[in-house]
Amino acid sequence: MGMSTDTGPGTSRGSASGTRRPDEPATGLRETKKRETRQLISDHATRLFLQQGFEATTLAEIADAARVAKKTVTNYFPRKEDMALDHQDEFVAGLARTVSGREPGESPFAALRRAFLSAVAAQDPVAGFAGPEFIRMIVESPTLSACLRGLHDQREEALAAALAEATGASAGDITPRAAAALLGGVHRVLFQRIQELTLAGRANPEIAAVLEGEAVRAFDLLAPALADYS
Amino acid sequence: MGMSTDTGPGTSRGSASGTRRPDEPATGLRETKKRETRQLISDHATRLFLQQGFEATTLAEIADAARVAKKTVTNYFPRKEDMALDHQDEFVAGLARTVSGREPGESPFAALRRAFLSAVAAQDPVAGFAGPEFIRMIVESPTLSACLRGLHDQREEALAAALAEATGASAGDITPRAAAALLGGVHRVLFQRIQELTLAGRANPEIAAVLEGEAVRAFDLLAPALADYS
DNA sequence: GCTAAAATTACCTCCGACGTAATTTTCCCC
DNA sequence: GGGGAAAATTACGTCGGAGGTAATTTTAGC
Repeated sequence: MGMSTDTGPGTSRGSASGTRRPDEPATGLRETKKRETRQLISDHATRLFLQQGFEATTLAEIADAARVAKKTVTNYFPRKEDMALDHQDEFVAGLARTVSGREPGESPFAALRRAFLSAVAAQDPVAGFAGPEFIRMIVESPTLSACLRGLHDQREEALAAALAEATGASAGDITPRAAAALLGGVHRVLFQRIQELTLAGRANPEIAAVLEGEAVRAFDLLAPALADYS
Repeated sequence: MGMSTDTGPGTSRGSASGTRRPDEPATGLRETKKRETRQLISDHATRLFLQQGFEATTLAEIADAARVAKKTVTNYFPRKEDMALDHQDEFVAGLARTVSGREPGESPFAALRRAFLSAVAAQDPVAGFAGPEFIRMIVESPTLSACLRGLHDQREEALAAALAEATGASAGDITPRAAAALLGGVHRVLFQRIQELTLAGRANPEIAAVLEGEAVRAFDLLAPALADYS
């Protein structure tokens, strides 16, 4: 998950001749090497984390493995956690984007249910699918577990904003936030369930089969409350 | 919130003659001084946290203020956060206890709604009522915010266990966990709402009045899903 | 090429977390 | 009420992550 926000040390270009729009692909040599360095560090970090655990791996080890200075590591990744959890932005924005981009006439509830079921069918990492070692790395590290909780929280917050916009709720209305907590909560419980089954040694197709049924039950539980919410 | 679990360094008694049951009030001089030292540290820590912020306060400052060694501080409070968030156990166990101890014939949903409304009426700190400085201390500290998220998570987990026991759900059933996420989510959103209004400068009675209405709306939203769940 | 900006680097401090051994305080039993 | 055991407190040390600074190297644009 995540991290599309941070592109590394110093994203701005020279101020004298601003010929480049900030959202261009950035095809210069400097940007290329920046991406390479970032990927190099991330790869070595991930490998070490999976091999010997997140907490047991030090920044110095990562820097040595990637053959860069320790400071370069912390320049690209201000926090150690950012090297382990990738695609954070995608994860956080996912539910909100599902609501914002839903078919006309479709309720947020229906859109989110459909999105989760197809994510399960596709064994999408954003839904919780990952290798057992990766999940073990997270659950065995208090730091990473706390970070993941924070991501679930941000995701719910973004969903609340999308729901408020979709339903035209007034500023102080608590309903979008409550609805986001309910919908986000179901997604989170199912996410955790996928991780739990992965840790239990089940293979992804089997997990997808189990989750399909459990997801239907969980969303059915919530349906009487939110099916008509829009 | 919390911290009833950790009574300080070394709770066990002499092994030669175990004449005392471990759950006795512990009225000896040693236990008294232990409680006093613990309270002394906690008081100075809380004062410093509120004065200059959580992150800006160091363990050395706290130790100096309490006139004890730095190691004594970390003996009583393994993590810095534990000095700031009190009554953790009470907070975590609250919802589960409400379900376990509900009136016969009352649904978990009704019991939890009733409990929250009376907590609001009583301006209970466990529901989110606290001084603005205390709440500011939390929201301005990433460490404390993450810790509070973790407490909400533990609370939901305990609630899921209580719901599974109350409804006699089978071991692998996802329903209690989903229901706990929904009920815990509503409680959490309302908790955050109380904090938000407190930060906005509203007085507690005014907050209680606002929350009463919002809580009814939030629980009403959830009612069609869970009113009959038991 | 030359110049300015950005990236990388080698040090640095600070603080929380943790461990260990020595010292003092308290307790229990004789 | 004194002696020995246990526990609490203490001083001291290490380690790792976070963060800052100035110097050096690399790249981009003229």
